[in-house]
Amino acid sequence: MATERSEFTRQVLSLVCRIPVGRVASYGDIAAAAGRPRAYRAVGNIMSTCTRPGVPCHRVIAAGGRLGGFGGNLSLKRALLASEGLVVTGTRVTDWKTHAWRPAAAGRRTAGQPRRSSR
DNA sequence: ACCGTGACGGCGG
DNA sequence: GCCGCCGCCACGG
Repeated sequence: MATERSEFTRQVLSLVCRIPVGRVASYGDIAAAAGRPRAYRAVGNIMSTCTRPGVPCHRVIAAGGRLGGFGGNLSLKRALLASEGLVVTGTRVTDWKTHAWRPAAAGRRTAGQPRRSSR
């Protein structure tokens, strides 16, 4: 399993681990927080490669509130998100902005107030 | 070192 | 709203 290869990978996993319950973050946000806002592609790869417990990867969704992927078990991802209080409809999270987590706020204060991403 | 891969993002149709 | 194309980056072989 090999521990985390690069620092980038390590950082990404760390951030995902810091995502509180009931909150969701997009790959782009994680990538940006990891220091590579353009590496959202790699972030997805890291997730699929690191599929390991302890990492709430199901809280990581695509931009626009799309579910993204989950190794083929997308239904599980939907169930988990819905179970955490999120409203998931089909392949999309309707209130993703209401539960949008700010990685930049990780380490900072609460900053957990529902807030739309600045995009 | 090169190429291909992939749980993406944004725009256009 | 959904589907498709292009562009992006890091990782593995």
